[in-house]
Amino acid sequence: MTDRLPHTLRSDASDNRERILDAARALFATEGLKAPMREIARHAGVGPATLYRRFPTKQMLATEAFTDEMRACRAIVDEGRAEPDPWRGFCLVIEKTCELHARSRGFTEAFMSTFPDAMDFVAEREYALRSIAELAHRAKDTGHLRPDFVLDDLVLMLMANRGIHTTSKAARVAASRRFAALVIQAFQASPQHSPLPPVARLAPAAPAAPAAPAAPGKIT
Amino acid sequence: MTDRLPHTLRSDASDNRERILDAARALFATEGLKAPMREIARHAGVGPATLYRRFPTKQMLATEAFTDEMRACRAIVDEGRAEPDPWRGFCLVIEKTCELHARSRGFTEAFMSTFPDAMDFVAEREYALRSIAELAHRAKDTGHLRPDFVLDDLVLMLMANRGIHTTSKAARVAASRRFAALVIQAFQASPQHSPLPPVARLAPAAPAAPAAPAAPGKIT
DNA sequence: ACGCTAACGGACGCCCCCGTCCACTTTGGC
DNA sequence: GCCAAAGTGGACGGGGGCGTCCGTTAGCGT
Repeated sequence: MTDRLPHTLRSDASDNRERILDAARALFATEGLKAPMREIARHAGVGPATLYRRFPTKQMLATEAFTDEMRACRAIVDEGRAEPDPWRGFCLVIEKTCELHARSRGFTEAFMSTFPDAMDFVAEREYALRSIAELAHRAKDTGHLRPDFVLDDLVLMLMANRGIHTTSKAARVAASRRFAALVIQAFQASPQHSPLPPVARLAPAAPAAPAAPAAPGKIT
Repeated sequence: MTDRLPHTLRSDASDNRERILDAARALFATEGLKAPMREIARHAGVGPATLYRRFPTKQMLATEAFTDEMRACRAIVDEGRAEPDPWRGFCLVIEKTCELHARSRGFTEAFMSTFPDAMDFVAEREYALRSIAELAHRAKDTGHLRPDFVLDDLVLMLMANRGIHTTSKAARVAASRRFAALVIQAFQASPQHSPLPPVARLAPAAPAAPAAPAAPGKIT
């Protein structure tokens, strides 16, 4: 007797499913969550209907696509909490989180945005925030984290980090790294300067070079 | 003899022009530069054709609409340079600039975005950046600004500041204020803590309160 | 080898935004 | 008051994304 409930996907189906997820990850990372469903389907080499049957809504697709990042996020905070020195753990969390978010524009949007319906991210984010709150409390006790630090400061930092856009992903990661270092400088109670990561070349050059002629730069 | 060149607008025309600019300022501030032209026209109580004849492209509209902000921006850096204490001037520039950008989402986009064609913002931004570079140089000489500060750090800060979104404009300004204070903490060479501005209520509350039921929170 | 059925993708209708054209209305000099 | 020209707004065609339907293909159990 065959399984009446097709909980197991057909071979081509699961194959397509994987390619869809790969395409979604790639496009979400570069274009953000606003990447058109059609584009994802095209990039995966499937028709729109296939995409929509597998993932009826963009939320579901994003949830599945960002499972890895979600796991990495949880791993980061757990690792930070496990660190013997709370302040060191706190810094690690900030650095790694910034880098993680810098690597995928879409993940940041999904992580920050509050989806009341069915998105698992909310619970995950709350867990992360609560964990960091506890870590921050311990870090304050050691006197390394400034006493007036508030958990919202970390949310502020995440929101700020998402504003960092550059041309290439590498540049964005580098910029985020330096940003994280600056933020840590701002958060520590007894301020002793540690060297900052190198600056990445940002989009608008400082001197009056009239920018690259490549980008048409439409305003839309 | 009447003026053959209608360099002077008819009364109703200039009236509409003002209303269009007001509407554009309001919508650009809340919705950002992506606000539909139709919406601006509707909000101004005119037809689309009127809007398009007065401002053939969104760039021209934005340029005109943000003249005040642009002037304010220049005033801020000039004021900062005039300050006797360079570090104090530097801090003033950061604080005021963050607040200015927090007040209008659209202005930030226009200011940061690099429009090769016809946008006056580029020159204005370059002037501001060069001025701040000089100010930063002096602030370094006094020993208040950390020596490894780079002008790109300021661009980084501006990009980060634009990532701060909240529900209300007041909350955004407050959040930006605190952010600016943190950034200044990170930038100063001999770190002595000054009290931070109060935290504003950010969008996602720290405890597990399941958010306001108001926003449907669509992902698109 | 066969056939049942899950799975596929092209095609459709919908809506929103864009930029332009044109017939009607208003202004302001005489 | 008159009337030419400046000004106006509704309407139009184009383009793109969205979510769904349906005739066809191909996996897989027998």
